[in-house]
Amino acid sequence: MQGRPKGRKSPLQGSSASHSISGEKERLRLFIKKAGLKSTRQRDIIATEFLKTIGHITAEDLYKKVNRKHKEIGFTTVYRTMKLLSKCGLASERVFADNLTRYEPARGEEHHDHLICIGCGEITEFENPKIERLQGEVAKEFGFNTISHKMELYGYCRRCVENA
Amino acid sequence: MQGRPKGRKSPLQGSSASHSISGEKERLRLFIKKAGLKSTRQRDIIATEFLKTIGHITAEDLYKKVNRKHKEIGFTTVYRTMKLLSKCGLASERVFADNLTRYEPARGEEHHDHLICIGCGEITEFENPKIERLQGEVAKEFGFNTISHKMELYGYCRRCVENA
DNA sequence: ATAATTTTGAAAATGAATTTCATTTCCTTG
DNA sequence: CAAGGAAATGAAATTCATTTTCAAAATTAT
Repeated sequence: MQGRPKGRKSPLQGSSASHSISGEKERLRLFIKKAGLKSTRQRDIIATEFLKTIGHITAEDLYKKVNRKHKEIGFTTVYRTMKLLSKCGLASERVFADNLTRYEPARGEEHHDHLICIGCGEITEFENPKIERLQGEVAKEFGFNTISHKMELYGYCRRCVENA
Repeated sequence: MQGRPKGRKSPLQGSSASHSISGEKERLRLFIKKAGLKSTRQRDIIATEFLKTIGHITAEDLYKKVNRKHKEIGFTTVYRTMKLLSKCGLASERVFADNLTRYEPARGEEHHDHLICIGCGEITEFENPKIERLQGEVAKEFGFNTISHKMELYGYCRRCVENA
C-alpha cells in the first residue's frame, strides 16, 4: 500500500558531533570483508552520517539527512545498512513507546537505560549499577537467566517541567 | 492490504481461572453509563472472557477464545472492547519486544515489572520496591518528572534453563 | 576485462493496528 | 410499548512502519 514511511512523529534526535569515526569505519570494513560482503559507496556514506549522530535516530530520519546530499541513495539502502551496522555491533536498535525503531551509535559503553520525555521527545541515557545489581537479584530469585533487559522512564524532562 | 491479523507469534498466555469478576463488571457498567455509552451483549461476553484471563493476552488471541463460543462476535469488537477496558482501568496495555499489544487484567495492584522468557514466551510479573526507589532517585537527579516506566528482563525462565 | 556475486532502489508486500460505513442494537422519552 | 436518536457492530478497507522482491548496477576476485 505504500513504499516507505511518509514521515510522521519522531520529534527530536541528536545531531552531528565531532568524534573519531575512522576506527569504527575500519571495524565495519573488516566485518564486511569477513562476511563476504562488499564495501560500497552508499554504505560508507550512510555509516559516516550515522556515526556522526548523537543520540537516537530512526532509519527514516537518517535517510532524510543522507538524502539531502545524496539524492540517489534510497531509503531501503539506509534501512539495510542500519541492520548491517547493528549486526556488526556499531549500532544498537531501540524501540520506545512510540513503536518506532531507533538506532544509536554503540560505542562500547556499558549497558545503559533511558529517560524519555513525553513533552519534547528528548531521550537521555543513564547508568545505575545499583539497579543492575537488584535486577540480577530478582532474576536469581526466579531462576531466570537474563540475556538482556530494558528499562525506560517516561515523563517530563527538566526543561519541559520548567516551561510548563 | 489485510483486514486483521491472520495469526502468528504469541506463544503462551495464561488461561482462565476462578476469580470474582462481578465487581469488575459492575465497574465497567458504571464507566459505560457515565460516559454515555451503551452496555451490549458483546461487551459483556468479551469482558467476562477477558477478566477470567490470567496473564497477558493479545486482542487476536482473546478474539479466538471468544469466537469459539460466539461466532458472531468479530475481531473489531474485541479490539475496541479492550481499548474500552483499558480506558476504564480494568486492563493494562503492554507491548514487549515482539511488538504485539497485550492486555492484562488490572486488579488494582501495585505497579509491577516483567520477566519475559525468550524460550517459551512465559511472562512473569515481579515487584521490587528497592528498584522503584532507585528509579525515583535517578529521576530526581535529572530533574525528571516520571509519569510511567517500564522494566523488562529478557532471558530464559527456570523451566527453559533446566530443559536446555 | 570478465565472470560471479552482492548491492541497490523502486515498488510491492506484509502484518498489526485502526478507521470507515452501512446496518443493527440499545436506550430513552413520549 | 412504540419511535426515534445515538451508539455499537462487523466486514472490509486503510494506515503505516517494516521487510521483501526483482531487475539493473556495482563490486571483487580472477
